[in-house]
Amino acid sequence: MASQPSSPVLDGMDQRLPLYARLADVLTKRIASGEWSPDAPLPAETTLATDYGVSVGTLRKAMQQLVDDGLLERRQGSGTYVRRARLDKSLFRFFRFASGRTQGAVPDSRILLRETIHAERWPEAARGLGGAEQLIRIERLRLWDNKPFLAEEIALPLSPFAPLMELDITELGPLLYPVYEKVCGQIVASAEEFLTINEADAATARLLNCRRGAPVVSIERHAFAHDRTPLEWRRTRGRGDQFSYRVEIH
Amino acid sequence: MASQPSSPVLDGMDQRLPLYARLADVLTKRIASGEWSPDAPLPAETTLATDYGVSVGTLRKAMQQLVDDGLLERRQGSGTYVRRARLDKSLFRFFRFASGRTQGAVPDSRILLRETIHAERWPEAARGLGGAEQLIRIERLRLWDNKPFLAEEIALPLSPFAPLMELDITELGPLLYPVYEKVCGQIVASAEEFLTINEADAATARLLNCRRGAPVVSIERHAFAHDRTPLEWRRTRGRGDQFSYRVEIH
DNA sequence: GAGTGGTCTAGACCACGGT
DNA sequence: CCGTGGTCTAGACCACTCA
Repeated sequence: MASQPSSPVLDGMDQRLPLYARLADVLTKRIASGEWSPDAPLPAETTLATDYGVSVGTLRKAMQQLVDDGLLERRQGSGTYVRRARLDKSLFRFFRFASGRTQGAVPDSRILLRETIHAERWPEAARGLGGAEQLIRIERLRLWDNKPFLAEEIALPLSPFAPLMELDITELGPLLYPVYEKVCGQIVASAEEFLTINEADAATARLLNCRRGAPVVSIERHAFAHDRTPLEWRRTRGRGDQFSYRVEIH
Repeated sequence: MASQPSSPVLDGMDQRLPLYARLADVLTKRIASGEWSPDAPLPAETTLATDYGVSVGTLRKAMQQLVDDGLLERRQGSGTYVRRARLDKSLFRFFRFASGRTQGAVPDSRILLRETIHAERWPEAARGLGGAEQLIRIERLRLWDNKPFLAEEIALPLSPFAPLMELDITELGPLLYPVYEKVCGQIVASAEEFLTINEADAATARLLNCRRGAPVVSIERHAFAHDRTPLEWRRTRGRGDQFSYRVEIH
């Protein structure tokens, strides 16, 4: 029937888009659906190419786009894998630490608070989470060499994250995203961060061990699942004198 | 004689690198040499491909890499062009402005100082410029709605930039890089920026119209020619309460 | 309409990873 | 050793720009 060899899925899409772009969209949706685990390879290039009735070259172009978008990882000789995000390390981009070695180390974490709260009582976070009614609120302090250097407030929608409230508090280590995945089945795939600069209020000054009015960097992060559902809202505050960021421009 | 169809230039390079990577290196050097102006297209794909004895596909892969690196721009139907950097706009990534419309507008600029100075008297800048002996020092204030919002110190090596000292000061408009190109023949191709946060000292507070000790962002920029020769050192200071930056993470 | 880059195909061969 | 992704080729056709 079809005059083209490509699959009905691709023919049904906007024909003005190139084949590889339509293919990339389809694959993005399949990845977002969780069909493939990060621990097992996707079907081989040649398999997928014949499945969709396109040449290997076209399939490769679609996949390369997903690699550039950070969705996939290709390992020669092994296969193509869904990429696990590494967002817990991202704060290292913004801060430097007095004691030399930053190598792979993760700051300690001390949980100060864990409670459920009505959205109305925390509208700022609720807005970022797309109107959940019940939130989990976590406050924690991150330490380096036993000195506090980052203060965090974290908001999660209660509905998929309720199991976190049952957990022993010691099980909430410094890296939360693997816990979200294991305990709640929620995978953080991407995030946006907004940086601003404020002056420390009394509470922040006490937490970060600086004077009131000292410069403080505030990083507001909105984290999303593969399908762009908001999963977590987070505000991290750090001392301005420990802030350092480098950009390359072309 | 040669057993391969590819050109001697490529065969003479490290054979462990893929052809397209060697080709990309060669093209990078030709671009850096200034052989092609941003105003005229490079030779066509097919021409370059036969010149180097590679297939069009391989040439395209090399060129795509240079596009990703920000060195080239491709325009369908027209040609491939050396890209002109747009670094003068980069400050807009970091600051927001009270008055709405940021569209394409450029802040005004008021030159406060222009002098030549010995490197020893400004070691910080001299270090960034790779040991020039004589520097040009420019201080200027950038204004938005007639209100000062950024204070800049700019250092240039005297040797290629001497013509700037002869220029009428009104010819140093808000955008310096086009002036560098026209008057001194120097093209800024890339830059690194380092952000830190300080508290305003008396002089900065006066310039930026804020109180002493208020948070101030300092952006130190090192700008380079295509061949990575340091061309300009620049420090821009702005009020912390006008700072705003957004990052996406994958 | 001539010339440019963009898409798509088909197939050969190579380099690497695991068994 | 087999299967994976990586490189490279050759050529057809399309979409766009510009004189």
